[in-house]
Amino acid sequence: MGHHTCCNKQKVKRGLWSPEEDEKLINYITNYGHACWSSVPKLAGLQRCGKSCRLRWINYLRPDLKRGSFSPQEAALIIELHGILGNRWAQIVKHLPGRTDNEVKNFWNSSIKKKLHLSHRILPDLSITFPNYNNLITNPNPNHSFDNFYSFNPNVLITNSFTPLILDQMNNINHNGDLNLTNQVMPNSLPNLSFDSISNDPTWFNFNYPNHLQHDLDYNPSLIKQDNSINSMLTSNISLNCTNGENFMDSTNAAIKIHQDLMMTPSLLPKLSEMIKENEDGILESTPVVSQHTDSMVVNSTLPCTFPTCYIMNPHNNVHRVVNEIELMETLHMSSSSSSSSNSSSLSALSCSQFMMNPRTWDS
DNA sequence: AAGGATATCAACCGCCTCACT
DNA sequence: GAGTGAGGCGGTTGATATCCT
Repeated sequence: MGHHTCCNKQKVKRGLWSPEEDEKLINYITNYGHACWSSVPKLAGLQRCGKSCRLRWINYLRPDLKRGSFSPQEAALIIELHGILGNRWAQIVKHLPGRTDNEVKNFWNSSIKKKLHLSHRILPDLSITFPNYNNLITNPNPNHSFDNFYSFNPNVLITNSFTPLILDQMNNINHNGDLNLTNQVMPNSLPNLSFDSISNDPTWFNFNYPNHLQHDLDYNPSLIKQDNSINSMLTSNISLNCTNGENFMDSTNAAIKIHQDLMMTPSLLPKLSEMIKENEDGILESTPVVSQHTDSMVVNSTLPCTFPTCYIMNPHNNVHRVVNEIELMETLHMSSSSSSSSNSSSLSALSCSQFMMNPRTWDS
């Protein structure tokens, strides 16, 4: 045990910084910068070691720090980046402007880690395999079915932030051409979408959050709105109402039912293109979706007005990226016309949360 | 209300890398 | 090439705040 060399030469103060010390450090750095941290304490009139000054400035006094608690979007990003980078906080924090590595590390250790641990106990196996992924991409075969492509864990939902990850993981393709993904790259903080087996109605799905998120969201639709993964599916208002006037919210399992119309299944793409229109400001807007199952409840929602990056699979099973709304609209129109000329499910937009792996959700 | 448990987070420690001599 | 010091990083600690019984 020993102190850093710079601290041995002088009598240095330890522990929490006083407001006076902060002021001295701010004044000095503002006026003179910090070319050499070891000389800062002496020049600034502080009885601290250079390392302590540096740490205080970087983690607390820097003017460009964001402060405040992490947003759900930031949390999701941290989880995702941690899945790729591990505990390399300095690398992770480069993607989080205004945050410090110490802050992210603390947040991870005090909050996310425990929650993910809990979630792992609930969802122990999120490892998935895309069968013949490589063959499908490199040797497109019209006979390949969507079912073949997505015949894995039906409770896994590809999210907007996750989809690029899959494409980045191409080197995980094994000698059989299968793409293997493990828990490491699975953002298991995100909700699972599953077929509603209770009502046996294929047009409804349960939106199940891992327990730790159920706790955070407190079953509150306005909070849910802030969640990045749902934001990408429903950027605007979510209101869930029963016809009897009560909010439809299953408090026991926090399952929120969201209508299938919000999923981009092949047969729904033409419908989507009809629903999305440009307003006078040139912004894409959608008309409210009203459930056809009005016997029990009405779901009013708004489809995304600004689309995240989409991944489009064409009739030859090639996947390509749609980077802007114009391309997406063109694609939707293509889909609309091809769908009217043939009744096959020729095109699917793999857009984030909209994409559902359960083969049962795909129209035959 | 009290006190124990748990969560949070600022700060420190030790190690590593790199530049300089 | 070896020694040294500074900066940077990740792990850990400990004081304080908050929660829970």
